[in-house]
Amino acid sequence: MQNKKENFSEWYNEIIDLAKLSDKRYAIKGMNVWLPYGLKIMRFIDNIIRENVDNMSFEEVSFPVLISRSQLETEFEHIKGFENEIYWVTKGGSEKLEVDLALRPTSESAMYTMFPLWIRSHQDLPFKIYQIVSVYRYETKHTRSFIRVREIHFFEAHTAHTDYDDAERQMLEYMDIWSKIAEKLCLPYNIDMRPDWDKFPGAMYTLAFDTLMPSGRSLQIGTIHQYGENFARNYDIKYLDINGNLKYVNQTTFGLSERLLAAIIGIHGDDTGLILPASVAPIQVIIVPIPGNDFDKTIEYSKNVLKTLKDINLRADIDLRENYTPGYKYNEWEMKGVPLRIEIGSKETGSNTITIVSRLGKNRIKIPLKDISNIKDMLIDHDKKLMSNAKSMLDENTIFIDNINAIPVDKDVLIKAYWCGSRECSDALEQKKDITALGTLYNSNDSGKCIVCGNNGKMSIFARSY
RNA sequence: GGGGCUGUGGGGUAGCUUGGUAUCCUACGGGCUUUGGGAGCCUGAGACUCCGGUCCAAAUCCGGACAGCCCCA
Repeated sequence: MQNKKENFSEWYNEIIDLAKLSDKRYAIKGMNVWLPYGLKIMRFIDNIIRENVDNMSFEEVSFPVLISRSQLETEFEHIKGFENEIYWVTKGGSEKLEVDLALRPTSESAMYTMFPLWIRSHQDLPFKIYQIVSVYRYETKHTRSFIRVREIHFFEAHTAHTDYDDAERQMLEYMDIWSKIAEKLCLPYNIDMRPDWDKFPGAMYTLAFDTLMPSGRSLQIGTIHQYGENFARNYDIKYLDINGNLKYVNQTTFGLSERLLAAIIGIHGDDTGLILPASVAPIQVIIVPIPGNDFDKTIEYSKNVLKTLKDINLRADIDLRENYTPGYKYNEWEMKGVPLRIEIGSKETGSNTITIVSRLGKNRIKIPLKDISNIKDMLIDHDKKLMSNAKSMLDENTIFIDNINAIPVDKDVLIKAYWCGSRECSDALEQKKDITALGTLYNSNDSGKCIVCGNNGKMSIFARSY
């Protein structure tokens, strides 16, 4: 297959095809078919998200996909931010609709027409819901599987609070939830305070979780937004406080998408295929029986191993296909990113052992059958290694510079530099090389002279991004 | 937002310049022999993105649409 280091783009396209994650031959630009294996991985990602927000008292809902034009017709900047990428439904059968209907590009305008009906008093707050649905955006730019698509597999959490401080607490909770999700997916990231001109339309501010693809380009894989009263004032979402006064709620949102899968593919994979974290691998352990003398015994032995693995709650499977050689199966399961493979032949059945091969490293180790439960720890180790490899990749490709001429020209990396926050200085960097301000680093109090104008600046991050 | 390249069986391709019979590899179906790192032989099925134009004749030339990819902002 393509070389990941030398040609990331082609490698990325090819691996999606070979591992059968998605089929982009569907006739509409930016709308691809989720294949069974890709969909399974995405479902595991979704469930990790669900588990973590459910733990923090969010409740799952599902809103209609259509939003009437009247819900969208307001002078509010949120609507203006999306108007050029909305798909409109204008006919029902052959009849022209009286009121056009939009496919949701995100669900604020759908949900917030219902919030006033549900939120009456401070006793209803905080109000915390989420949904995992498709949203639609008419992308005119170059689409890319899982990275920029027109039908987006979208997680969106929405909250409403009594006051700004409580909404701020929610932002912190989001960061905590996100850190747990990212840990599970073995994805390192920076938290960037987006510049004003790049925040979510209608938000007071936006914090983005940005990671780095091996191409050197950054990928936004999550965002959280502080809305303050901005949406409440436009959608008239009010409650009675403890003193009987009518007040606007303060709101926040948290968004994730199949870009999480894009990051897993891009960051962890190698030139033999996908490498999945055990947390999302549809098959964590694949057993390949090796034909030979007394194959019946090998099969029976293998099936017992499979049962043992399932009994300790591992996602295990056995490859019993005939007419495929073991070598073919090794390559196929490596392409699919299965963390561990067990090989069982007459050598193993004769010595009460199993041979284990890790997707990372690929060296064979033989362990006694009675130690089979060690595999659980091996899977934990697998994920730890993935995370530490990914962190190294991020660190190695992040460079601090204090001179605008120090921007590497031969390759793309994350650039850390002090920045005053002005559009002019950001544009100056963009002209120097095609990098834009992702924002100021949220976790840094570091300050110094802006790399462009020399005024006071904060530690910030710049990159070419997807 | 601007520019460029490409579209041929499921995937990868040859053919296109100079219009006439579509090549090879891989994957797929059937059969037999195999199987510790992508097995072999026999056999079978399968394609010129779409719409229009030029022409006796279009995969090939021209225009447009759709789709994919790359570069620049």
